[in-house]
Amino acid sequence: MQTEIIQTSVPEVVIRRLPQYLRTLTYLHQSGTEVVSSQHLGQILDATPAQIRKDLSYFGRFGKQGRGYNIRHLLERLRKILGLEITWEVAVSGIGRLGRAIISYQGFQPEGFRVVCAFDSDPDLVGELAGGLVIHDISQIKEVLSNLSVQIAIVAVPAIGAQEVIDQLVAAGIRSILSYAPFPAHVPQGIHIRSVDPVLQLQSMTYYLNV
Amino acid sequence: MQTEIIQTSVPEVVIRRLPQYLRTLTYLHQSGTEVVSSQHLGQILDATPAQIRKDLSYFGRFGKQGRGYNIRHLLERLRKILGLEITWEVAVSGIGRLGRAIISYQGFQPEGFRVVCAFDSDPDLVGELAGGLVIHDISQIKEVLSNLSVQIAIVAVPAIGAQEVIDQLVAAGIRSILSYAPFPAHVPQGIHIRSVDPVLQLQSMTYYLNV
DNA sequence: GTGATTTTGTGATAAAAAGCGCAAATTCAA
DNA sequence: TTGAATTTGCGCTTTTTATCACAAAATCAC
Repeated sequence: MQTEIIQTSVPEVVIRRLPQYLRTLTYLHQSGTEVVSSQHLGQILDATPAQIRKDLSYFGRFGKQGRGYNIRHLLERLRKILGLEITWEVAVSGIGRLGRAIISYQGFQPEGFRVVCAFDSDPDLVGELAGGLVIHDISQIKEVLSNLSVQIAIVAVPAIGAQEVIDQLVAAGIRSILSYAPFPAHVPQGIHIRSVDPVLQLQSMTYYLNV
Repeated sequence: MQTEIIQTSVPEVVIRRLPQYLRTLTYLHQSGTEVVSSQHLGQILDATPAQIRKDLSYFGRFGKQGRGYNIRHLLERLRKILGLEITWEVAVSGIGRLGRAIISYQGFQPEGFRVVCAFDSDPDLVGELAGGLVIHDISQIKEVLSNLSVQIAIVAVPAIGAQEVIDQLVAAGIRSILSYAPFPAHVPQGIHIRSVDPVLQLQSMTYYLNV
């Protein structure tokens, strides 16, 4: 009989919750709290204490019985786990209204992301400035990125051209994509993509208003 | 022995997928396709055919064996199920950079949502115009909404004041909230809330870049 | 018309995720 | 110091979600 190889990777749902824990812990830390229990964290995040404990236990034993979690220590560990000890450089593709808003948004920097280059396919925009960045032609992406260490891209182009842009990004070495385009993109195995889609969110709530 | 009352409501995960089906069907319809199989739909949406069939089967038998789903018909049914036969009126609270972008965004209207009023707490903004709408004081929300049939609100205020704004919205009769504020909001039982949070999305992807 | 092919809808099964409950460790109050 | 109260980590159970697999219906090729 062959030895069974158990490849226990951490479930993706768990990974998706970690940034929420990180944010709440950051807030607690800023407000001077030093220790927090899974119970308290659960109240803030509307989750059961058991879920929080189990999620964290995938990565180690960070708590202390009868006390809870040391916030400073847990913050450190979570940042390390999530790869947020460094600042990630990000490319933005699609420099329309939305793309410009993303470049100018001040909320990415403090959370570990810095927009360092901009792309568009409109020849009228190429060469112009947007939020202090020169807009490059999307067809030049490979050349432009080859000098940089950018692994993350934000896509803010209309649905119609989005798949092509995503293909170009992936071909240029991008490994994670945040898409604002309202369509279901395809990426090769191993490339990660998430989308920001307020319309879908709204449309899933009207179901409950419907009664 | 008491008869067991089985309250089989449709799982929320299913409801959240319906708008994606709707969008893809709309796209197929526009490109002239009349019929689609669960297999084909699954390829586009990166889902298994079985999942799509089971999801739809919660609401009826819309398909035809050997053929698939009539797109026009299924679109009609899904719009009805999701409550998207009417246009929903929406309030936007927080008229900063983001709030203005939301008011001006042309992507809500065609999907069933129209922004009809704007609120802020900054006295300097109250009375001004934003995207053609007069900005009202958030403290006046109850009075302003009492003349309208607004059940949905979009929150675009900073995290710090967001919970208070949400409480006011709920008190004024809002039943569904789309929050852009980066913090975990609390709402009473029966009120629905979803959030748009690009930072959390990015932070959950860096985990996979980390290796 | 006939046999091969396609595709649905669904009961049954499997897989994944959430939650329970408790021993063990720690803290706290007096 | 002692006993009550907290709180973790985790094995086990329950619940939820996803997938399989197949009869039945419809279509298609010729």
